[in-house]
Amino acid sequence: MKLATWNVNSLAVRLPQLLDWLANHHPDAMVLQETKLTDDKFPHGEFEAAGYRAEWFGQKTYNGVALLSKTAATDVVRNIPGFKDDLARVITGTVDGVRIVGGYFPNGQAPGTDKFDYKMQWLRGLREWLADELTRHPKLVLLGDFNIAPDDRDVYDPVAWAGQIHCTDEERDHLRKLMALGLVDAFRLFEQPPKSWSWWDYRNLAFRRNQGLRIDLILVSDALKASVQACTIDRAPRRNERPSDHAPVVLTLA
DNA sequence: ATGTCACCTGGTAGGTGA
Repeated sequence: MKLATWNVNSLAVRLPQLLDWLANHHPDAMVLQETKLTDDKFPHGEFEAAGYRAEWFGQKTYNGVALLSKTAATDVVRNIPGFKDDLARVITGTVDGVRIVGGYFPNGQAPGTDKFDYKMQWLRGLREWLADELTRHPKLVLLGDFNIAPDDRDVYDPVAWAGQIHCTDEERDHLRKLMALGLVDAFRLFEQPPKSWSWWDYRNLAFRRNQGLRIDLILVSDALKASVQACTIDRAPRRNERPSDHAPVVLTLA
């Protein structure tokens, strides 16, 4: 089983690239972030023509998530039960016996801002719900744009980024607590090339200089850990003519 | 480098978020 996540930064703009990627990589399921589409504009017909069922949850201008799968997802949930949120950030469904939680975690802007406080509240809400969800669905994958770089080796310039958004102790502490529920960073189950990033700022020629962060993560539950065969970042779409600022991340399960 | 992109409102640019 192959799973993938991609922050497409506008599905309206990236749909042709996404359809191309699906045709080349044929994941069994894929989650998307930053679709930036209201639900009436979601291009489900294009996905159906490509062999994918879709569940989607969007809003105007910002955020928006989706779950694509070859077989229909069941028990679909939108956002975090028990956490009131006006923004469309999470979509969850069961595909082929695996509980798939696709998330677009808040960016958080900067420590000390209201957006940072919201990020902390959101992370707490996610953790409280996931603790229950894992008891109901031991085979669970949490994947998406976490907007947190787990470790200094996930940051191109850890000195410059120390204490900055995506790299604060508070964010990393929340990530550790999430993982303490029984989730492991699939990418780090394998030896990886140094300087492996999943996001490069559009500014500053960051991709050309390979100045990025690894903030798009795939966490797998303990019950699935032994079946993880590979986890890779596909940089190729970042070289497209009009790329997303994020690259897809792919998980292969036995 | 302060180097971009996407989307909105409301125009023929400016603001916001990332």
